[in-house]
Amino acid sequence: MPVRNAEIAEIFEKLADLLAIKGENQFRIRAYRNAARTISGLQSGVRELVERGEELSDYQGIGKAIAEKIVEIVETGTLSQLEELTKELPEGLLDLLRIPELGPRRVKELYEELEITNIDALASALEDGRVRELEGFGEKLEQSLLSQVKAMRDREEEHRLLLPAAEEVAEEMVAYLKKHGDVKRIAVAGSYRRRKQTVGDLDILVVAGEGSAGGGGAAAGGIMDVFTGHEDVRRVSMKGETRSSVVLRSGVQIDLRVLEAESYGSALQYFTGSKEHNIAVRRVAQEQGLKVSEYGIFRGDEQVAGAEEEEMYTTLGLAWVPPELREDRGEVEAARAGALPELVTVEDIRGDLHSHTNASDGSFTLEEMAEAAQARGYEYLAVSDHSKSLTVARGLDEDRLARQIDDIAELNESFDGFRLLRSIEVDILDDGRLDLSDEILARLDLVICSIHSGLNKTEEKQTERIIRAMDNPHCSIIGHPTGRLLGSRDAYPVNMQRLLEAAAERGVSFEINAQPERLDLRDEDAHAARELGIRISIATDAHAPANLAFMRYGVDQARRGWLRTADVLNTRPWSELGPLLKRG
DNA sequence: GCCGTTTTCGGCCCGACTGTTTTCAGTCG
Repeated sequence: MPVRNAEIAEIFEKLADLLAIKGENQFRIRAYRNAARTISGLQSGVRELVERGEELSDYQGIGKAIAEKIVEIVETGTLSQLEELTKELPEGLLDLLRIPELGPRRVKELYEELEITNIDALASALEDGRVRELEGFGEKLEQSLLSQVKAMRDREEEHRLLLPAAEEVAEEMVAYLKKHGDVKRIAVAGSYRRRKQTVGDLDILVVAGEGSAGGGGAAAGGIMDVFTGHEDVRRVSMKGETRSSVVLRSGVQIDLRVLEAESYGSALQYFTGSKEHNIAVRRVAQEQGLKVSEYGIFRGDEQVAGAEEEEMYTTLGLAWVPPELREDRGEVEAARAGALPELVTVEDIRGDLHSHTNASDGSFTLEEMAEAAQARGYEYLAVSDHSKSLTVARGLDEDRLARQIDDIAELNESFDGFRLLRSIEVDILDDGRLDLSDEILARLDLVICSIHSGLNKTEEKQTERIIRAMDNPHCSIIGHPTGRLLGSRDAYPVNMQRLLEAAAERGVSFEINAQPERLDLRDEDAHAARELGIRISIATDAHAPANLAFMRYGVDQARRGWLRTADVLNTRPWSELGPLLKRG
């Protein structure tokens, strides 16, 4: 049973959460959280490190005790300490912790006084008015929690996967099917292939080997048996000759379709979707007296295309449409007119314009981040730590930033063909002013302005606040412009059109934050920004070297937003980029 | 539980905000 870094980190996070509810020493709890962060930021697999006999306690935040626990996890797959703890405290309490405004103390109180161990029990206790009777709880909190619980349930109904999680499941299943079945062609279609920000379920398409061609007999049955026999399958909800559907232990649904070779392209086109895109494509076919289905393009009974996806488009007089564009947002018309955009690619990216170091809430030094950026072949990396009002992240004040500027200048002397950019992710204060003085901001290569507090404002106020920030001539880029956290927090309300117009007038750029749970700007907004001529920074907001790899998720979203190479700031060499970032 | 030119105990990030209080506890970032 493979143990991934993320899983080990999750065990320590769980441990920390449960100990917090128990009321354990907060510094011990923090030690577990620090270790979790170190582990998830590591470049190489902890399992391999253990197998190679490396000293885990050499890593920051991992000492003798935690190193031993890690070895235990790698060897047994679990941590006995956590097993013991979950006997004392129900795991459902961890779900309660995810609710905003419920921390360890309140969860403990709810559990001990009202025996509440899950969200359903909390909901009924709130409705019965039992919660407000508790010490420290009141009517306001009751009302607030009621709406939080409702919002949480709304989100749960979707239970969609973030792209990295979807990728992990998809790649593993594809590798497994290839290894154990007779697979000639295989692809993952659906919203996964369109690189949508979240994925509901996975659609895998397979052309099985020789035996299945024509009859669809033994080999097709064979691959289906292989599929439904995967060790992670919890439930087989459907099993037939050409289609099966399973639910994994993780709750992810996967559909497998077995195809004839002559229908592979048409099935790939059909199951990649979106539904709306397919309707638009079929309309084009209809005009030409052709019929499009998952089995091919037909003139009467004669199949005229279907084996390859590209011919599905060219036969209809359309250019092949990149999957990211298939949302019926004008791509079919553009494909017909030969006017599809030449989309930005990961290879076009020359640097990263948003990263953190251990000066604020990152985990690594300037040198380490610079080294990682160079290893990716970048020409530059912007060092944009938090500013002073974000105290939790040890945000930089003017003096500390000035020292960092000096450190960067000194480091830059030592690089060849690479530079660290002097930057900051400065907080937009409540009234729209920036958190640092104009004097220090003027010394930077670029300034990212972001909101981290005061999320509960009206749309009007929030919009004004951000426009006010853009009024500052030092503001180069608005960071994660909507503040959404996929699956856990909605975007704060803003009038995006007004923001974009204000940005266009002022020459301010917007960020596509490539963190998989952010992907913010959203794809549609990125498209709207492009229409107004606003340049976009695709940036990872990396807090560790490994996070620099998030870039491709940002590029995926940029492509969904129709962005071309020239629409993206960081496809430019520094000589061209520098002047675009300085407005003042 | 980790860490240490303050070497083996003592410190570890903390201010703003909110609601529930009547001086403060809990949560958030």
